[in-house]
Amino acid sequence: MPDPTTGARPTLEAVAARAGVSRATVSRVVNGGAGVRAPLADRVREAVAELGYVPNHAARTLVTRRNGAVAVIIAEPEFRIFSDPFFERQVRGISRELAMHDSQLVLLWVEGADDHDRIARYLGGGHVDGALAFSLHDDDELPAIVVESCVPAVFGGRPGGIRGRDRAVPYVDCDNRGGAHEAVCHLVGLGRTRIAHIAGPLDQTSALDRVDGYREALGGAAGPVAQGAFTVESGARAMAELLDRHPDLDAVFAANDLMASGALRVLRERGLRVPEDVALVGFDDVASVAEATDPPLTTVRQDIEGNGRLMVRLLMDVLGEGNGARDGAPHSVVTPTTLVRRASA
Amino acid sequence: MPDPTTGARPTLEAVAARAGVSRATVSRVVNGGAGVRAPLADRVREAVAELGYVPNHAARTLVTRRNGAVAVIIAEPEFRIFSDPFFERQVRGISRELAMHDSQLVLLWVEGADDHDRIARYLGGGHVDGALAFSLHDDDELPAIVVESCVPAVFGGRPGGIRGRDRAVPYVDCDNRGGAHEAVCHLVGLGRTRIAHIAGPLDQTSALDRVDGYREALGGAAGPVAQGAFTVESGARAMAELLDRHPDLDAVFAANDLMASGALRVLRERGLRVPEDVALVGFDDVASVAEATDPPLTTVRQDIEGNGRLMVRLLMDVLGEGNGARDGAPHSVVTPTTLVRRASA
DNA sequence: GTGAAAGCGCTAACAA
DNA sequence: TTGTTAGCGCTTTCAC
Repeated sequence: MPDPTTGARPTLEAVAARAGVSRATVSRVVNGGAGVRAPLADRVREAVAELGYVPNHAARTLVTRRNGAVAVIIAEPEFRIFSDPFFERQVRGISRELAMHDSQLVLLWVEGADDHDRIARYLGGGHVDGALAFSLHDDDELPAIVVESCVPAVFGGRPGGIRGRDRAVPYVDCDNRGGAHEAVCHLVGLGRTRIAHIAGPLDQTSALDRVDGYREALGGAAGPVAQGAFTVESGARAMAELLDRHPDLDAVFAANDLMASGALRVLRERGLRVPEDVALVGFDDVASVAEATDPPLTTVRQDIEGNGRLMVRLLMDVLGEGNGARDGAPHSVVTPTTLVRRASA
Repeated sequence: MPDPTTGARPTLEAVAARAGVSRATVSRVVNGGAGVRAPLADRVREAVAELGYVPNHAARTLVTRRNGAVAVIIAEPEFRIFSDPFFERQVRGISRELAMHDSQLVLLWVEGADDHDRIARYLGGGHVDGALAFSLHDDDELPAIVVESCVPAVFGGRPGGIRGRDRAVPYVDCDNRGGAHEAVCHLVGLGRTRIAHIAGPLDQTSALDRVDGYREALGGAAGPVAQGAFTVESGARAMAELLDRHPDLDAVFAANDLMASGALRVLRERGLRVPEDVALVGFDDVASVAEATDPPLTTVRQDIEGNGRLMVRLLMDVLGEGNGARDGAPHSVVTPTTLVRRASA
């Protein structure tokens, strides 16, 4: 409890005085109490409670060099994408795992290049123990900034191009290529022969990898590809475009569920039945989207929240070991995907 | 630049040595350089640049008792509402204003009552200079927790019930009652006589105040009220319900734009023309919604981003003056609304 | 097992 | 104008 008039909080010293012990002993008790005899420890805990003592964070950080805080860096376009359940789920995973490690999530919201300086200063200033960043766009400078700050960092999604110093940065990503491959193979297995692809923005590695998986599965027989923007509307537009150019399509693999749902709408508007006339597969398996459509989407599931948690664990690994020089190169993780069969394919 | 092998960052001391001055002088230069002769200051700045010196935040906080960080507390249900452009805009305003005050936004995401302890500890631990919180639900314990932490705080939206110690907490809110009043008066001025209201969730003060404004404007002549949940779907449902019960409605005031757009859809489905048969007014003036409908919505505008910025300024006021005992009771601000006329009424 | 003492890196009086 | 000197509140050897 802070003194109501001065706002001053009790210090370790005050607790020590009250409990009749030294500051060191109080410190030990506050930090777990190892090596302090029970009766003494109890007396200290009592004093702590009576005084409403709460350790001063800055003082602790000053000596331990640990902050108990991790920055999550989200650039404007992605932040807007919070309406895409994808990001919300990933951040939720991060938030939960961080809480388990007694770390605070500090959200850094980057609105534009103007903010880069501020971010660099913040990261460099030792406010946080590490950083988690999402790198979606190829031409994004953020990854470079983060890497240069020398703060341990883990990326969500394979970074496009850490220009200049492209020493490996650890990242967590799902197996985009493999997932896409499986989705398309599933369509092939269904006897479909004219399989189109609605791709995401091709400056994002996830979209690129999914196109690769699609092409790989089809080999020379790969069909038309239209580019969308991972949104419902863009999926609808891409679908319309594909149908105009190739009215005889019998299957579509969309690079995410949002675009698949847009595509679905257009297919029905054109009087095409799903899956009878055109089979449709999405990606992500975001429940609120994939299960809500009619028919529900067959889609490639990735464990989004799990990937968020994994980012935190990787970071904690680096923090745990690496005092100074990191020996083992930081390792990235590519998580598996699974095909979830519903009614659309 | 941290030492690449030890990870150690240069200290003030190192800079002082290199520049051949005292630590105090370096400190002065780093903090604005007032009262240091130019040549000396330049030498210091040079040393700072050469060494890549960045001040240690913890050390600075320890002595200044300022963190340069403000917590923004968002509870789960509201966070999900990021898909509602409303929240995004308000947080953006906060983020920008905070940046202007060289403060960091620390996002605290509360998922449930389990997190209350963690939040209380965080707030109590002196990690942040102040807190901004959104209090939407009447039965939310968050306001009480924030108030008890003794950290200066400003709320977004009039808090429902700070139970127990309900000494005034400062908040920023738009004039919900007045805005609603004006909207309804506008409908009356249009000659409408059977004016219904689609309310928001009645455990939120904003929704309550808007109902009040509606009733006040209509006096004894107030029409039917259906309750929604500030979402498009709930607006559609409420509209359907109202039309079933009162097919002769000639106007509707919806408590936000999202619900108005849902209502609009139902009106058209039932073959009613807007505004000819039924005039429609919304609330908030979220551009992506109000301007996108057909016809575009007449609505009550509030400066959402501005309110976010205002929250920060109020907080900074409190932080600036109040070293210890706050004298003047913290003041709340109710911002004006304006009616924006478009085609729907 | 417990206490004494030495800092962590910085700012802010106070002297010079 | 510049330097000297105390701490800020905490952890952590190191003696006891």
